[in-house]
Amino acid sequence: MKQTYISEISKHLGQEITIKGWLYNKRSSGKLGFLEIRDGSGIIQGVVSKKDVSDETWESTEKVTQESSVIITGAPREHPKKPGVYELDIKDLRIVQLAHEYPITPKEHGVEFLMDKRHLWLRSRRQHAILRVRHEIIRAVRDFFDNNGFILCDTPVFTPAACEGTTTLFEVGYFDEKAYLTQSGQLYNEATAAAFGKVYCFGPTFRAEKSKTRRHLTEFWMVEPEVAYAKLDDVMELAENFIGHIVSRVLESRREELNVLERDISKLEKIAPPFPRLQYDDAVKMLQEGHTKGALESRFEWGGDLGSPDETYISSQYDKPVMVHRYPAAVKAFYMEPDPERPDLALCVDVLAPEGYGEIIGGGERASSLELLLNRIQEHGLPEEAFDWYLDLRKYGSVPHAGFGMGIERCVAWLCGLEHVRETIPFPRMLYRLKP
RNA sequence: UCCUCAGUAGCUCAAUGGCAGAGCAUCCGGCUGUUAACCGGAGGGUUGUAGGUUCGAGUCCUACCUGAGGAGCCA
Repeated sequence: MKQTYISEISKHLGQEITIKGWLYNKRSSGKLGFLEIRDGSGIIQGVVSKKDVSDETWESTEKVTQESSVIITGAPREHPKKPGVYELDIKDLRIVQLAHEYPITPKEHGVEFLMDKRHLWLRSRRQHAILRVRHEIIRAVRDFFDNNGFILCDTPVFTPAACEGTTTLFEVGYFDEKAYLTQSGQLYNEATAAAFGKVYCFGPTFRAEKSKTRRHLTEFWMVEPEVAYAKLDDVMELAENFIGHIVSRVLESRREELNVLERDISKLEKIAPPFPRLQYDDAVKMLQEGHTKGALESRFEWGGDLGSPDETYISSQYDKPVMVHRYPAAVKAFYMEPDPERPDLALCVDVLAPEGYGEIIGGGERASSLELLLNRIQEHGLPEEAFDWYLDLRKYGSVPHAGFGMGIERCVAWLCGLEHVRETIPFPRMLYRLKP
């Protein structure tokens, strides 16, 4: 019999249908059984009464175990006590495979155990909600760029040399030479932007940093737009419209999932452009005031990069993402364009998400002068020969250009209101975790 | 790399230096509207590893292992 998905159940009320899925949980009351069935599209409670089914079917419903694969025939109808909720009157149940004792019980579990069983944990309601939001965010990301004249130009995962120092890169054997897993598609984006004008790349990114916090993965997904002839202000406007689009799409299409996650939706409803802009100089003042008030332990001095507690403090002053721009050039990457009015500052921007979710976007205007880049490469002790192709971009029609990168997992964690990014990707890769 | 915390049944946890326990899961029995269902019964242990203190260590001490949170670094 043709399979009906639980998400489509309301179109089949009163009809006999077949659901192919798994037993999520089971309760019984003597000769009346309640079987929660999931099929990937949703979960529905099946009701089976001994007097209404064959002995074989009743026996099957009694012995079926949690997460056994099952094919069920029955008729959906409204829940007697809950309007808008559907139930299935079970007429027949066939066990495809009787599951062994399932390790994830309906009681609570610790993180370590659940991470070890990640391949099974993905079957839970909560993980479904998170990964559906992730899916929606990714769709919104693609739609935003695709509908705004950007060309998807993906960049390589294997790269020949370190761009920002080898310590943060995973080294792999590449036949007879060494290669590194990409930590950013940006340098390649600059080449494709010079070819196509407006481009983006979207793929996995690898960082070998020994970071062990709720915001870090060693493998994560990053989307990076790059726009030829764009200035810092253009890219800040792009970033706020981009985030605004993502948030409104999630609110529009994934409200049910946010409710499963008990997300405070009112906080997300405030996220609409324009976002506050805060120059680094003013951020320093804000942090120093925060220290005077006793909200921050140490006094922040001009010249340093913002630490996590600093970012959290700044973002707590706003109910929207805040765009901190024009950091000291010394704490930023070699390819940043200096501010012509203040050459000690870089034309860069970090977008800090609200509620302490930290930096979700980093970007800025790229240096367009060949001489400047050559000097910077020397100052940073980087191998010039590795950048010959990159320097070509400054020899052949160099233009001002800018872009940014957004970490998908941090965005998912923020919109879902999660404690940790590890639940935002199906199989997280972290320091000390490579399995499953 | 550094700081803090934790490790006891398959899972989540309890046990003043003095008989190693409960709930869930599993198995057996009961229950016709359950919702992490409930009620009764049963089985289930090298207390992370190695050493030490003590009449006696899950508990105190030392080292190590594993994990979690944070710092630095970052998206």
